[in-house]
Amino acid sequence: MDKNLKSMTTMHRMQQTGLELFYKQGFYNTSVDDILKSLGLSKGAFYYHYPSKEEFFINIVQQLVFRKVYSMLIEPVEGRNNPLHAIEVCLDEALETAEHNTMDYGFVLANFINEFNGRNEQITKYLTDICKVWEVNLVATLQKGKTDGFVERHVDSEAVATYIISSYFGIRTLMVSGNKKVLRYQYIQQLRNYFRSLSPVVIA
Amino acid sequence: MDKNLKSMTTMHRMQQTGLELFYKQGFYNTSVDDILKSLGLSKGAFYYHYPSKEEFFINIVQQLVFRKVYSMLIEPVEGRNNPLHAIEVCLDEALETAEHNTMDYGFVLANFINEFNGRNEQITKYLTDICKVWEVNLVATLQKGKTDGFVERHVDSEAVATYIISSYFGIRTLMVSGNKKVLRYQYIQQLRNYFRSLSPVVIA
DNA sequence: CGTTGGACCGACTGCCTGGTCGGTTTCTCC
DNA sequence: GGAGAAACCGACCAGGCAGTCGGTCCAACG
Repeated sequence: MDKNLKSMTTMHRMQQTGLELFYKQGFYNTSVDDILKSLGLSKGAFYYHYPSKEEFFINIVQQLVFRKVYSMLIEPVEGRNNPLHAIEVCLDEALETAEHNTMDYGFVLANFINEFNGRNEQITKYLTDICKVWEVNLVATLQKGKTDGFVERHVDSEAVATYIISSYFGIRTLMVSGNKKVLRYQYIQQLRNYFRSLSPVVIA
Repeated sequence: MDKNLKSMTTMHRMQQTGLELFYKQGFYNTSVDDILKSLGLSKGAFYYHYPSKEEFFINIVQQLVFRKVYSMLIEPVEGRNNPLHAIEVCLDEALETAEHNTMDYGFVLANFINEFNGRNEQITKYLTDICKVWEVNLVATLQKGKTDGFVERHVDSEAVATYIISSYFGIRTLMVSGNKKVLRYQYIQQLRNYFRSLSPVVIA
C-alpha cells in the first residue's frame, strides 16, 4: 500500500485543483493544461493517472462533490428531531459559508447540472443522483418530523423537499452577483415564513 | 430603409439561431461556425454584421432574452389586482411551457448567469440587470397588493421577490432532468402554501 | 450600360485543445 | 548497487476555434 501513497497524493491534488478550476471556469472552459500548470505537473502525469478529462471529472464528482454536499447539506439535517428548524439552520450556515467566500461562483452542484445538461447524459446522471440523495434525505427527515409532531401531517414531504432544493439552488445563483448578505437574510426570513405554513398550528 | 431590410432580416435570423444554440449548448461551447452552418451562411456574413461573437451575444440578450423574460414573467403580473394570485398563475404558465417543451434546457437567464459568472463581467451585468427589472416589478406589484388588502402589510416585499425568483430559478434547473410534470405540480403547490403565509388572515 | 456599394463567400492564420508516446527520473526491493 | 516498475516529462499530432481579408455577386442608380 505504501507504493500507492505517492500516486494517491498526486491524484488527490489533481482532484482538488481540478474541482477548483472547473467550479470557477466551468468544465469545458478549463483545459487540462490549466490544471497541470497550476500544479506544476505535466500532461504525462495527468494521463498516467486518468484515462480522460471526462473520467477525471467523474472521479471528482464522486469523491469531492458528493462529500461536500453530504457534509454541508445532508449530514447536518439527517435524523434531527425538529426537521424544519434543522433545515433552516443548515441552509443558513451553508449560505454563511457562501457569503464569506469572496470566490463564490454559485452552488457547485447546480452549476455543473446546468453546464452538462443536454451535453453529457452520463455526467448529468451522476450529478442528479446526488440531488436525489439530498431529496430522499429531506423527505425522510420531514416524515419523521410528522410523527414527532413538528410538521403538519397533511403536508406533501416530497413537494416540500423539491421546493426547498429549488429555492436553495436559486438563491445560490442569485448570490454570486448580488449583495450576498442581504440575499441570505431575505432568503432565510422567507424560508422561515414558508416553514410556518408547514408547522402544526400552536394553540396558545 | 429598404436597403436595410435584408440586413435586418439576416441579423434577426442569426440572433434567433444564435440564441437557440447558445441556450442548448452554452455560449463557450457553441462556435460561430455552428450557427453559420445551421443558417447556411459564411464567416464573412457574420463578421459583416457583428464585430465579435461576444458583441453578437450581447445583442441577443438585449433583443431576445429581455423580451422573452418580460413577456413571460413580468408583463402578465404587472399591475394586477391580486398579486399573489397573478404571480402564481404566471409562474404556472411559464412552467407549463417548459413542461411541454421537449428541448428544455432550463431558464435561459439563470443558465447564462451561471455560465458567464466570473468569466465576463460585462455580460453578467446585462443579465443581472434583467433580473433586477423582474425583481423591481415584483416588488411594485406586491406593494400595491398591500394597499389593496391582498398582501399582509408587514411582509418584506423585497425579500418575497427574492424568494420567488430564487425558487423559480431553482425549479427550472431541476426540471431539466426530472419529471417535469410532477415537479411543476409540487412547486406550484408549495408556492401556494408559501403565499398563504403572506396573505392577510381571513376572519371567516 | 457602367459603376458603385451593400451583402456575402470561403480560404487562411494563429492559437488552443484533448490526447499520445518514447523517453527520463525516482523509488523499491532484492 | 542494479534491475524493474512506478511516476512523471514534454514534444508532438490532429482537430477546432475566433477572427481576417481579398474577392464575388447583384440590385440600384445615373
